[in-house]
Amino acid sequence: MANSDESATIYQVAQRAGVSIATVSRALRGTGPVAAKTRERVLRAVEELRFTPSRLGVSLASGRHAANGIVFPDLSGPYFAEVLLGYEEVASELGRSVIILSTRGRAAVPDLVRDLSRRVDGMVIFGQTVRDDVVAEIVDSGLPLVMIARDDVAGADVVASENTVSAARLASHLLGHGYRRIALAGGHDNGDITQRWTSVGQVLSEHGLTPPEPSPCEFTVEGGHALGRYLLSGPRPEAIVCADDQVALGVILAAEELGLSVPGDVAVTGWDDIMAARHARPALTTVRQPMRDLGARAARALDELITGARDTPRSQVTPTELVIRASCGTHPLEEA
Amino acid sequence: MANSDESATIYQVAQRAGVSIATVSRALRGTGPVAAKTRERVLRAVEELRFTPSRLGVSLASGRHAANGIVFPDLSGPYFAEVLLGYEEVASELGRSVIILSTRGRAAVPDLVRDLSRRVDGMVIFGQTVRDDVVAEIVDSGLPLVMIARDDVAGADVVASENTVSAARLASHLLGHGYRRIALAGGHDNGDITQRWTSVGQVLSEHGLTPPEPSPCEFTVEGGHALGRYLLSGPRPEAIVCADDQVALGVILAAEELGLSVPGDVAVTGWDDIMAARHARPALTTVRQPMRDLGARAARALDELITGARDTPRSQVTPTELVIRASCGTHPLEEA
DNA sequence: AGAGTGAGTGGAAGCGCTTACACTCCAAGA
DNA sequence: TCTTGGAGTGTAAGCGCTTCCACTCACTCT
Repeated sequence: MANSDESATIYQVAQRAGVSIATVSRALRGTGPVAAKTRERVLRAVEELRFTPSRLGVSLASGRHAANGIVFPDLSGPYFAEVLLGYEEVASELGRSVIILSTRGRAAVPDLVRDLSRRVDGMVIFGQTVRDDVVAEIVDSGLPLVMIARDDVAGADVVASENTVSAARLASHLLGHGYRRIALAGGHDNGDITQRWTSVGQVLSEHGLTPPEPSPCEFTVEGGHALGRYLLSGPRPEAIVCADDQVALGVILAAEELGLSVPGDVAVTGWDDIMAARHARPALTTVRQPMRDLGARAARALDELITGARDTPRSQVTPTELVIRASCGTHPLEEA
Repeated sequence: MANSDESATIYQVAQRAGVSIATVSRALRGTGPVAAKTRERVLRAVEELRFTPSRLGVSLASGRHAANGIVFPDLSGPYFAEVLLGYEEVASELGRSVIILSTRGRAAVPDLVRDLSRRVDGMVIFGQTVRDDVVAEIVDSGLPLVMIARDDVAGADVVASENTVSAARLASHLLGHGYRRIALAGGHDNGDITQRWTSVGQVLSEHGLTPPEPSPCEFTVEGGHALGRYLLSGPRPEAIVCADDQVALGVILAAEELGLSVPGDVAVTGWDDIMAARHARPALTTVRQPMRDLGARAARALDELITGARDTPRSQVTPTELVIRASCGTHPLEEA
């Protein structure tokens, strides 16, 4: 393989084919007429020189990056990975590369986001990863933007999965078990989690119970573990509703360490239905969220915004499903 | 916020500050001398116009993308997500964006990889995701390349985690339990997995046993589940060594369905030590792989190649650790 | 006082493409 | 035979930067 180290440019192709660069461009992109013979000469030259158009040249001239960004808080844990998976798949189908940015533990997030915004045609941001003023700045700059799992933002699309109904179902189910002292593991986030807590609180209120204050913790197994030890050491709740599955797994671990049985001594529920939920001991009652679908929808919504197929922001909510397993108790009473 | 929709260019800044674009560039990048007063005027203009340099302009002129690529087979499952996490973190520290490409289910992988190669300063490829000739093409083009978990490739760095020693330890441990009929779940991949099988086979041979032929399956919970049902229906092995934790979880699921106890009726081991391994029922004996570290190392190695700090390929292997949990049996005999 | 120095600045040439526009033919229509 | 018109092509103007080079001025050294 003849490797001139520096890859060929359109000028070299043009020279070799004995035509102008305009003709090369037209032949390659199919814009404008090119005689069959000429095209053939061009293609031969392209092949001989192993020419691939410089992405930068193309982008600068055409004004588009053919790339999308996605900003998430953290890639650890299955939730974000699954969303990303769905996102990348669709983006790739649409001919767009995906540039990722994780904000976890990063100091200069606004700058990183700004930087990202300069290299994409549009971006997706998970709720609560980027300050509101920075989000507003992005919207204001005219860059197509889709938010995932966040309250509506003026000027941006929102893709979220259903929280209120499923949270209410979950709460009702636990009440059906006869549990009354219910604790919430995981603090407010002004997004998904908050919606769930509000909904759970409402159901409890309707049943004459005082909605509990959620206990903050990191949304990881470790966070759940620490909080679990705390919650299970004081006056013990009958059920602990966790912000997500990882927290729930941590709580179960804590219960085990304290010699408590789940669900015998305390019921535990999660949210997301990650792989480990099914394999946990006991298997985790949780709410299944269509994670990949969320990412796929975000990618499509963004594409519409970028291509201009749509120019008014839209908010879409995908349904979720309550998955009853062993961790909330073995013999649930029938509920309304 | 005054939003002219199209963001400002360096020309507008220059005009507003009453200087040339060269001076603006120098003032902003700190290359070359600029009078304090001039700098101030430039910075004021930058602020007023909310100027951010166009990434494309910068890249085209400077000849660098300030972006890295990473190609993986699939983002589902914790392994790749964790590696990606470590990779992105370091890349971001080094001022490089990360462009991802998942090959799973994609038809035109070579084209996608080529396309990716035109938008980055260097890339990382997981072993066995891209055809050898395409890898060779990348190397030949002079693009810095780091392979993860793959046999050495001429001209590319390799970052891998230790397989042989840990696999031997694992095999010895199982023999110490007294198991003799050992099955291998997961087919060859000419990479990591193959190394493990070879090593296990060798240990078995040394003990006078015939190395078993590995049974192919998808490296997912479902794949393990299907294979598990098959393996456990015939003449039952005493232990099933799985290619990774997900496969092992599937096998355990299959055992459960068939009314078999793990490890009572059959021992099961995994590899990776993903989160679910610890929470599985029974907890999974496995080999911990430093997944994030793998990604971080790849990012650093790639950076060295890109900056030219190093120009000869290097191969590094990170250590792994055997993690004994319940799934291989409760009272292991002491081993050598 | 004249030469030398270096800080500070602008002009302009790229980087590798896309594309508007102008131009040349040549065949078909009047 | 003289328009037309469109197919086929080239010229050149960007796209938004970086950076080489040349140039202008104070100054400092002999």
